[in-house]
Amino acid sequence: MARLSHSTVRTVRFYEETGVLQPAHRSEGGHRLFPHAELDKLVLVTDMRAAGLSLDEIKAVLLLKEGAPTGKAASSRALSALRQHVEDMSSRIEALSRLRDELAKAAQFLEHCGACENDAHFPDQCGNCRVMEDRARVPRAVRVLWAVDAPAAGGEDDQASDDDALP
Amino acid sequence: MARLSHSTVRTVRFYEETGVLQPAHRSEGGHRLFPHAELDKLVLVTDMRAAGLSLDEIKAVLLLKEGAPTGKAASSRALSALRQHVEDMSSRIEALSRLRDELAKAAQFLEHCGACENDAHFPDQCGNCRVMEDRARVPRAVRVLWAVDAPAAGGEDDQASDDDALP
DNA sequence: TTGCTCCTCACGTCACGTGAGGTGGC
DNA sequence: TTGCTCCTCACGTCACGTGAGGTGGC
Repeated sequence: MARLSHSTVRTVRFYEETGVLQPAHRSEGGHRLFPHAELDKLVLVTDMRAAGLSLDEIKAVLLLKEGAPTGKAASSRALSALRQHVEDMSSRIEALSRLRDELAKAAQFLEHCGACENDAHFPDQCGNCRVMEDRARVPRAVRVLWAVDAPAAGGEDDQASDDDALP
Repeated sequence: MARLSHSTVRTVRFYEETGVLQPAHRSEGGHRLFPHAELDKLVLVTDMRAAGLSLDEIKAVLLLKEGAPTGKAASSRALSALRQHVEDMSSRIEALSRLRDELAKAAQFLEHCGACENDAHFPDQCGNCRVMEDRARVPRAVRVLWAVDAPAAGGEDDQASDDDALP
């Protein structure tokens, strides 16, 4: 079960304890034996966990058919719940894509630094480099990773401009 | 800080404790005050957490510039690390998209059940419905959620066909 | 008989959440 | 002065991971 679902033995046991998987039958020696259908379920659960759903949400999905009086009622409940999850996942995909693109742009931007010979500026004065000149074109990730907005510590009136502000 | 980053006060404090954010200056009354640059960092960290990176991975990203002897060296290290993350995130996006599509197909498939009048089959015999006849066309999620492969419990030789198999 | 895998406690970990009881600052 | 927000412990939670010590099954 564990291998076939790309999860771990501990996870399988945990899912059985918490009721995600049906309590397995046991062999003479105490080994758990699961029906084939439970493997399909386990793989689906593993995928949903990887997608960021909590076990409670997943349990709710697995119980969508339960408790409804008719097939009609069950399917309509399941349908709207599934569509809600599809929407949520689409937002997550969008957010992930935005971050990925930002990191890709950051990497691309840092190519400018591949030819850097400006070792006087390097550790602390990168913010004063001509590469970082046009602040609006520096990706956020580069501003953060390269500490471009860190106090420059080079002027004369430095003391006064050290503006903490956010509680 | 918390509001502007869509995180919580507890999270901000936790990130300061664990060194993700610089130890803040304190006001007279003990309130934390952060430089503006830390907000950019916090937002980036929040986004990366939401993307599934661990705090250790995130700390590593934040320290990519550190410890390198020259700007050249730092940028090349940062570049390859960032590109690795971009690749990882692309795989995660693909996996998420696959699951989303599967759930969307499952919802679409369950529309067939919106007109179900077969209340004799409903709770336990959906697997015998003509809708589920062509087993290969039933999406995995529907097989699992509708318990289509569950023991039919209707034949005569049921006892023997209850084949547990997976340890 | 040797190896690998499974078993059951039971404590650890990661990233915060959640009160309890008290203070700051507009 | 009233409200809202911040503070520090300190314990709780979620989804498992990780030994310790022992057994099953090919």
